[in-house]
Amino acid sequence: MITNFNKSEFIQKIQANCDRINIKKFSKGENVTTYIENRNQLCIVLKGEVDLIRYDFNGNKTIIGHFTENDIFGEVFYPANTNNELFVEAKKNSEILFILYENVLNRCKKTCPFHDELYSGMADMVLQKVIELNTRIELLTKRNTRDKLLSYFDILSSNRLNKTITIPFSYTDLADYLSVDRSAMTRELGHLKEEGFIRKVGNTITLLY
Amino acid sequence: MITNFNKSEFIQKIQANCDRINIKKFSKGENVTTYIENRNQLCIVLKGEVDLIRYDFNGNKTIIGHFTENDIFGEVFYPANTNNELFVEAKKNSEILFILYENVLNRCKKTCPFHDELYSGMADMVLQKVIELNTRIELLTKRNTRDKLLSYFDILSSNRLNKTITIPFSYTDLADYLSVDRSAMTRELGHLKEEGFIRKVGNTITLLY
DNA sequence: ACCAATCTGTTGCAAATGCAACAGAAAAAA
DNA sequence: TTTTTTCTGTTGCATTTGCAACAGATTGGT
Repeated sequence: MITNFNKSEFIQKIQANCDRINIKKFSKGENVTTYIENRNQLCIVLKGEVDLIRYDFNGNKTIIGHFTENDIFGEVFYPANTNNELFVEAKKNSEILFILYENVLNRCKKTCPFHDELYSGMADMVLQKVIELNTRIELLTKRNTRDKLLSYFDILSSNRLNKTITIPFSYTDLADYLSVDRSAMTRELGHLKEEGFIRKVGNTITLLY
Repeated sequence: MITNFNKSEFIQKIQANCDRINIKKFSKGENVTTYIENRNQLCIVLKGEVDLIRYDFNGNKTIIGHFTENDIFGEVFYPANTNNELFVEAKKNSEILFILYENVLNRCKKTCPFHDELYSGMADMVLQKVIELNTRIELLTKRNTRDKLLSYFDILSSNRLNKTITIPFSYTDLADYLSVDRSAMTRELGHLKEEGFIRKVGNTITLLY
């Protein structure tokens, strides 16, 4: 990040200082989308995990985004005219903070002392989101399943500063996230193992290179 | 967009009101990257077209982004640790505006009357960038070449409100943009033509559905 | 503890894609 | 204008991927 912005600290401050927010709880498997009244809402995951999902006309599922604690998402980030319906599904029991984008743009009370901080913190979060999205684009532009897997492992590994990583998905979902066929992906994981690139135990992968 | 934000108007205002900006001209084919002194710079295309390009270790080229008039780009938007080198190349004679992200965050003079507008305009531009990136992600998550082409055409078509579109790329570059093999893409374009989905004359495509 | 649902690994086969190579068209440079 | 370079369309072939189906493992619910 550009600034030494502390996301989780900022999110706590919002909860303490802003009275325009709304917090809702969702059970595992619940569809979050139906509770989003307004496109112009920013949503922040306080606890749990949610996936942003698209089903195309063939019934293919794609995990457009996977959000965990302190991640931000929302329809604000998507073109209004999209012909695909997007769903947000809680993968675990989750707690989501909602705030209208208008409330970030416009000061609620003339005197609200927190507003400047809210505004610039949100700007930082959106910039961080841009970086995430570009990372995802780098992943998706990889030409084949092998390169997607290796890039994905690299990203996780460099985030956690560890050659051994735990995949935060089921393999079924990982395939949907990388936008490849699950069986083909399993096959490719097998090849990577045989060729000595990785060690694989359950959903724990160790990079051997 | 959320607000009725006018991007080109805003960009003109920056040029008229902010003295912290820097404008440079680039000739077709020139590498813009080498002129970017600072990662923390926002770059806006005033005139012309530039591509953001990655070459992987196999020499495969990917067009990560294609930017035209009023588009914003910059290394600020990319993770600092990326092991791929990114290049920005002018595809036409171009004019680029540079502004340090610090100058957006921090008021230059205590009294600068333009600063609030600069800040909120930039926030709008970054939000718009998020939408663009999500659109691109939707494209890249399509499972096969046909769906990528059709989605790409759809996006162009709905942007221009016209069933007939002109591709702003050479076909070679379009393949790099969609992250597919060029010859396979040409083949697929042929099928789409045969099957009556599109009409194709040069780089003009008409959607027939 | 049981049953149901989901996930995982696997395989054969069909289809799609990538790769390499080439010739003519088009565009850029000289 | 001529020459050189890049772009486009095409094809054969090897490889990768997707699809369908299945059995065993794992997980979740009751």
